[in-house]
Amino acid sequence: MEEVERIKKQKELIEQIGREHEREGFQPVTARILGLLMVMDKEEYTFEEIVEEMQISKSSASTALKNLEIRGIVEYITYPGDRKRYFRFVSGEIDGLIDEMENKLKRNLVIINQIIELKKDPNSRNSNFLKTISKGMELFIKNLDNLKIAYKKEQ
Amino acid sequence: MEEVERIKKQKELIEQIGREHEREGFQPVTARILGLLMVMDKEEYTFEEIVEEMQISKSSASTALKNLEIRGIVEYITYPGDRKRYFRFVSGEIDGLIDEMENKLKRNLVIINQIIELKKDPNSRNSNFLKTISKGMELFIKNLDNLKIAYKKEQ
DNA sequence: AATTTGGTTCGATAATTACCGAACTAAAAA
DNA sequence: TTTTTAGTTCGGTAATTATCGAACCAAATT
Repeated sequence: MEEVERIKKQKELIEQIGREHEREGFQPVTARILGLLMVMDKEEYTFEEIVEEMQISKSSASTALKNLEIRGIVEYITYPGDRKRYFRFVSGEIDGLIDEMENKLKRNLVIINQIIELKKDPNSRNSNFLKTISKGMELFIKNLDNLKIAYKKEQ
Repeated sequence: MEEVERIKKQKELIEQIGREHEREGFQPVTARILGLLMVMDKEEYTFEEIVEEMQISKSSASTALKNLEIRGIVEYITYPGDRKRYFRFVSGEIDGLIDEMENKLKRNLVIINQIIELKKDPNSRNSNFLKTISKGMELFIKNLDNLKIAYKKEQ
């Protein structure tokens, strides 16, 4: 693939990642900055470079990056004798991703169990269905730990 | 628990489910209707009852219910000699939930593989990290099928 | 000590989205 | 055949959210 073509496709991917992450509750600019830091060959961008590249205001960049940092998705490093922050995509352990999924599942499980507890008729249609869902989710969550171990072996 | 207290808690849960589902891209009204159909003891609501209960316009109810239906989360049934639609929470197979998760994972996997393919340096920091993520996700997706089988046994 | 660099914070505005009301429709009932 | 019921569709408005610009700050440089 030609260089120009490749870079064009990378930009398209940024947009796609952007849309995907908007659906997870990120704001447009934030989602696209994340895409930038994931797909481009340059993997460390300064604040100014991000502002420049994305054509956004400093304030937007500031809040977006703060959000990404708080969520543990992006981090910055500094180099001695250089006051700039170099932002990059956090490449932590895969465990982190599983934990995230596990937490979300657990949150939902709590809600489902609450619904069940508050039902007047414990054998109503929804009660019964929610009970099987609840059991299923518990089983699932247990298996996530096994998966973590399986990953480690694989590597 | 007293009846009044119980119902109060159910209403709170509707709100909570509402917020949780807004983060999945549902609009507020839609998310709360879903909550209503999940938590209340009355598990079949007519269009009019939903309008009444949620204090919303008929048009909002109409679009919200259509959305929930299209997504396969809510369905309606009719009774002979009664023109009204009775809406209720779909209580399908648990497989559906797993499939949903699987599809989302697969979509993300495609994107990640595209990022990797478009990298100039296949051994850059992000390239390497994304490769391990990609492998991990593949393993995960494979395991989902085993989980489906495990559920069936459990029951 | 004044200026520049590398940002942050906050109020205002632009853009988007959610929701409503009015007009409409198809089927059933009167 | 008219009216009522059970909704749907669509254009406009209200509410929300995203982004911006201006003012600001702390540390480094001149």
